[in-house]
Amino acid sequence: MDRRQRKTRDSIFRAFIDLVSEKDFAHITVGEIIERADVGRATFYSHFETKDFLLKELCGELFDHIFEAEAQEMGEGNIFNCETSDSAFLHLFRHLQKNDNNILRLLSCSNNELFLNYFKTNLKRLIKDQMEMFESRKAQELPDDFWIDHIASTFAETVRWWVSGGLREDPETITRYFMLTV
Amino acid sequence: MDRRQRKTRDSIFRAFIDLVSEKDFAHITVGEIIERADVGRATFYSHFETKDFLLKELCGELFDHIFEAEAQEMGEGNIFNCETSDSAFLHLFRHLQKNDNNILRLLSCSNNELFLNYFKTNLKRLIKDQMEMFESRKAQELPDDFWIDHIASTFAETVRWWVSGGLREDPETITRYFMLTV
DNA sequence: TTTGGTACTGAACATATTGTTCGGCATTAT
DNA sequence: ATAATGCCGAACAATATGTTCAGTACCAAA
Repeated sequence: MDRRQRKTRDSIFRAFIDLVSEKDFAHITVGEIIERADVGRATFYSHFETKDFLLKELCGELFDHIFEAEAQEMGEGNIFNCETSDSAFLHLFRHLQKNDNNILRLLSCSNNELFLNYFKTNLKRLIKDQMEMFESRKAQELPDDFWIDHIASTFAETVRWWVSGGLREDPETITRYFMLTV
Repeated sequence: MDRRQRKTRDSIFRAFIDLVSEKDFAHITVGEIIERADVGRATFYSHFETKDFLLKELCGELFDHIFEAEAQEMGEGNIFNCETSDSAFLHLFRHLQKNDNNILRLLSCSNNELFLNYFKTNLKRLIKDQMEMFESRKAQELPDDFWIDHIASTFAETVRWWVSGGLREDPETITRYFMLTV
């Protein structure tokens, strides 16, 4: 990809992350984004159809990155493929704590539902592939899709709680909290 | 309150509920609302400062109504004050199923996070007042605020799952699902 | 290094949306 | 009956959106 394209795209993303951690997504204007990113109006629209698409693509890049990094750390196969059943979640919490790409700023801002929703979507896909990991007495009495949704929701909400409290707990503790709930 | 005021306010609410179940909140314009409500532009702005305030006030009225009705049905005191620990939730599910004020249209539309968030806020307040009802082995190992947040989130997410699936389960079943998770 | 293609600029543009103002009219409460 | 209040509707400035285009800077590949 042309270096110019990469640079504008990045500076738009950066400006957007800046803004979204300051104010509500709905009240951010394209004008503010391009001013802070220091790119022309036409340039913005040549990269992103609308503000909504910008959000969508940012989420895509961020979560792809997290889940891919996760897969690499865990070796080949899927991210849940490891000795103890909770370590995949522990790794995710650790990865979040490292705050790659300022993802914590997005997850702790007033628009966190936006991002946690994307997060949840990714999680559900992974959990569905690994259902046998979450079998339990409770799970057998509940419909599969309810159970999957519940696990993903609980993880996302745990993340929300964690970051909104300023990440006071270490990844091990928050993993324990999470595992106690499911 | 002046009957005229009541009528305009109601027709604005009705139009808004209509629209929000058709399209994204962010893409609804004041122009569309007043056209469908059949009121003047100035009238809208004399009632609601902005579109956001309209949403806020609608949520306030709806959830006040639900939780007040709940309190009345359950007799004096709080809504959890009854023989079996799950009956408060059962009542809430039943109340939702009755679909007063088209609340289901709001909870099942693409903007459901918006409304479920208000719902969750109300729930947390109630749960906090009734913590002794949710004591358990798990609860003792977890921080109070984490546990409260978890219960409220799980309830809200259960509602989301239920309505997005078309309310196929009856209130008793969905209550059982919910109680199994917490 | 030249060359051809691609991306960015900056400004102008039409269109859409927001939020306000006002005089005139209809409805209300008393 | 009357005084007050709410609504209408049209016009308004201010802001935001999304597009267009000619000119300029940059890049990759020969």
